[in-house]
Amino acid sequence: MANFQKLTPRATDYSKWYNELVVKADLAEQSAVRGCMVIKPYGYAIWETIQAELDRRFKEKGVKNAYFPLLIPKSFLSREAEHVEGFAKECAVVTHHRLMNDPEGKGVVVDPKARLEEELIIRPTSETIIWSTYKNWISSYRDLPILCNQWCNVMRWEMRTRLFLRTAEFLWQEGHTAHATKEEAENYAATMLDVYADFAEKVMAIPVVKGVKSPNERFAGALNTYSIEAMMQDGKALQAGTSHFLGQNFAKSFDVQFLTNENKYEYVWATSWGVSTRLMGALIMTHSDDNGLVLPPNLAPIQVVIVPIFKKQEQLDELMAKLNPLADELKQLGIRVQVDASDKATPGFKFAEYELKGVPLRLAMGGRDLENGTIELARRDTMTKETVSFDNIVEIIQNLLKEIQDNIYQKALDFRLANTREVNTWEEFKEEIKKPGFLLCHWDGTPETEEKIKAETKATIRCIPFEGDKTPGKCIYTGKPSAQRVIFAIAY
RNA sequence: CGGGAUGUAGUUCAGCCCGGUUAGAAUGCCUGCUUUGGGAGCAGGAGGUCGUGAGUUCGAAUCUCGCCAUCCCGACCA
Repeated sequence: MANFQKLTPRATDYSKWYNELVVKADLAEQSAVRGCMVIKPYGYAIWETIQAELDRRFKEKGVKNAYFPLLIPKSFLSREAEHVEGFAKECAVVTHHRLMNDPEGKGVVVDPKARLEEELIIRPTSETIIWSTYKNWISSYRDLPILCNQWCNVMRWEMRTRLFLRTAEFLWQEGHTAHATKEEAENYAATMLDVYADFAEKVMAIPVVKGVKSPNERFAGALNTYSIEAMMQDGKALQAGTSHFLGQNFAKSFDVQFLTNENKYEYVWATSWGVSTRLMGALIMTHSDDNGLVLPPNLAPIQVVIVPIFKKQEQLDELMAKLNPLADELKQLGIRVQVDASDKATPGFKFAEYELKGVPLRLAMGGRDLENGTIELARRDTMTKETVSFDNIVEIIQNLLKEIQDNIYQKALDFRLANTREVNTWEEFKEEIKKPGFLLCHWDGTPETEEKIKAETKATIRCIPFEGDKTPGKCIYTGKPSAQRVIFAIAY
C-alpha cells in the first residue's frame, strides 16, 4: 500500500482543507503574479457552465451583452464621491505606456518619457466608464431601458487573497441598466436578485437568503444593495451575489438625462448587479467533504464516469463492447459522460481520483458484471454503491442525477436551518456568535449599533431578510425598537 | 501594512543549531516485466544554480542583512 496524501479533514482545519481541495481537485492554483490565480481547465469548465446558465437567464430578462474598456480614466472614478471612496484604496493604476532597455544593461525599465497625461485605473467595477458611455446613448425616454451586461475581469488590490474567495483579479459579470422611472429600476434590481437566487438554488444547489443590506454593507454609490447570502459548512456567511439600486447617483455624476413624453428633462435611474468567480468558492464550501469535491450534477464537467475493470486486452474489448454504446446513449441524452479505460492507474486509484474531483456518479464494470449482466453504481454525495442490472441503467442514471441534485440542495438547506437561531439578549449573542451559524436578532437600524457589534464580536449584518418572521421587537444591543429580525454572522 | 512562521526535486519534507567531498528520503514522472473489483509490486532511469540579491569566509543550503513569495493572527475587504 503506497502512502498518498489525503486532504486535511474539515474538522482539523477548515481553511487548510479548502486551500488543499482547490489545488488537488485541479480547479485553480497560485500564479506567478501576487494575488492572482490560474484557473485550470477543470475549474474553468465549471465556470463556463455557470456562465452559460446565467447568461441564458439574463437574456430571458431582456439583457444584452456588451463590452467596455478595461481601463478607466482616473477622473471618471472621482465623479461619484461615495464610489471613489469605496474603491480608491484597492485600485491598480497604469501610469506609463512604454518600456525601454535599461541603460545599465539589466533587462527593461519604464521609460520615464512615456508617462501618461492622465493615469488609467484598471477597473474595479465599471459603473463610471459605462455611465460616461450611456450619456451618449440616451436622449429620450424611447431610448430606455438599456439592459446591458458584460462578462469580464476586474481588479481589486486586496491585502490578503484566497483562491476564488478573494483574488486581486477575478472574473465576473456586471449588469448595468438604465431606466426612466424609479419603480422600474427598483423592480429590475429585485428581478435580478431573483434570477441569482433561482440560479444558486436550482443549478448550484446552494440555498440562499434574499435580503437587503444594511447601510454599512451597501455598495459604494448605491441607494440600496440586495444580496443573496449562503451559509458555508463552517457556519460562516458568504455573499454570493448582489444587485444594487443606484438611484440617480451615477446619472447625476455623469449628467445622463432624458426627455420624457411630456418634453421634460429627467435624470436616468440605474441598477447594477454582479456575481463572480467567488461562486466557485461557495460551491466548494457548501457541498464538499473530506474525500474531496462534491459537485451538483447540473454543474459537473463530468456527470458520469465509467471505469472498466479488466485484466487483459480481450476482456477490455469485451467490456467496451457494452460500455461504448452506453456512453453514446448517455451522450445523446445530453449527459456529460467520460469513459476511463486507461491502464495508467488501477481501479482503486481512479475511484479515489474521481471522488476527489466530485464526479456525481461512477459506474464500474468488470468480469463479474459481464457474467451477471450487472454494473456497479456509486454516488458521490452519499458515498454509497450498489450493483444493478445493466438493462435499465440509463433510466437509473437519469433519475439519480436529479436525485443527487435535490439531495445536496436539501442537505445544505437542512444544515443552514439547523445552524440558524434566534437570539434575544446581548449576553446570549456574545456566546452564540462564537458558535457557527446565522443569528436572527433585532437591531435598532442604526449604523452605529452595527459598528459597535462588529467591533465587539466581528459579526456583521449579512442582510435584512425579505422572508420570514416580521414581528417587531427590541434591539439586542440598545433595546430600542426594531421592525424585524436581521441576520448576523461572521462573514467571508 | 503590523506581529509570527516558512521557503531545499513536480509534491510533501529531512539536512541548517555546530559552514567542509558528489545535497538525501518518500511520493510523483519515464522505461520494462508482472499486476488491475478501493490509492499495486519489482528492476532500471531522469529530475535540484537549496526563493532571490548582496555580505562574511579559503569555502555558504547552513552565518548576517535586504528583497520577493506563501501560510497563520490582526488591520483592510463595494
